[in-house]
Amino acid sequence: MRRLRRHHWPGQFRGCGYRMTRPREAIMNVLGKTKDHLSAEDIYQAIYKFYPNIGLTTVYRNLELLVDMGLVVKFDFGQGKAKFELADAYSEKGHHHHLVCKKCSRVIDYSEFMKDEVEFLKNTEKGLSKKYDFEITDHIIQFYGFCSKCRQ
Amino acid sequence: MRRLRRHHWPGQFRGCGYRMTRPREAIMNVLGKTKDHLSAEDIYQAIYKFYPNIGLTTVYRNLELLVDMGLVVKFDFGQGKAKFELADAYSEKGHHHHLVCKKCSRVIDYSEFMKDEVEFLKNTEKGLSKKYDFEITDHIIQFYGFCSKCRQ
DNA sequence: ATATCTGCAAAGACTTTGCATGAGA
DNA sequence: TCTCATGCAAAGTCTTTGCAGATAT
Repeated sequence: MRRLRRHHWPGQFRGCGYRMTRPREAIMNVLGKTKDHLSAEDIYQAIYKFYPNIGLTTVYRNLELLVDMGLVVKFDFGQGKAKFELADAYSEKGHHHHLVCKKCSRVIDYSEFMKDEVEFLKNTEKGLSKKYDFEITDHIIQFYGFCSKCRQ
Repeated sequence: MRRLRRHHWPGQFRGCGYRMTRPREAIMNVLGKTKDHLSAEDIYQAIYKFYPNIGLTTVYRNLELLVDMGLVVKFDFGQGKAKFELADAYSEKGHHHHLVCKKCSRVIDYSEFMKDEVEFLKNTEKGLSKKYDFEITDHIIQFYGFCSKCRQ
């Protein structure tokens, strides 16, 4: 397993005219340290432990900003609330997708079997962008089903 | 282009111990007649025109039931509200995926380029279900980007 | 210095729940 | 007839907005 050099994010802010603030740093750090898929509330709770002045509103506002900046990715796993992860380039996880259990809502990350995916995406994106004159920037691939525990 | 014989849904209800009611029929008909991706409110509005007694609650409750029964599929395109479509087997559209414009939120259906997809899915699903002991029942593939109008 | 950012409170949007009435089979 | 289904009203969740005070550069 190769150790990847992940991108450094603090510089991204100044370059865009944004400021580096404690809430922003805290959000990035919380997302960088977890393996889970956190909701805005989860992130708020985690920050609250070491920075009780944090406001949930600030978390929401900055998550939106971070998603726009491409540092963070927003997911919907059908649970009625958005979940967030660091973008591939800033995460230890690297490129991966999700397996979502329809019963217990557990989300499993996987990063295997990417060779077929790369091939599929290359051809499909090329065909689609040409046929529909659509500039594809990213994609979501999610599998749904039942995890081992929920099938017993 | 081959004309597919789509499944017939009215029988599905009685078989499951559910009743065929006017709201349920109306929802299926509205979804069957549109090419768009409708929200619960959209469906409510459409039914309201010919059946003003309809309640939004009833639409929500039945959409949930129809999704559980597999007649309808629920999507999230990042607009803060769920969108619904007839399941492949009950729809004129057949199997397809979505291209979502991040600017205007337009959703384009496509059903081309499925050969690569089938190959990719076959291999990936097999590998994943074995490695993670996970029973895959369905998947979502969505491409995001910018449509022709929004790039001008 | 000053434009950006924050936190609180309030509002907004979508969806779910409780309950008495109504309607399929 | 006898459950199941409906519609209204109210409540619940997640998320966004307004604004005065605080903060980064």
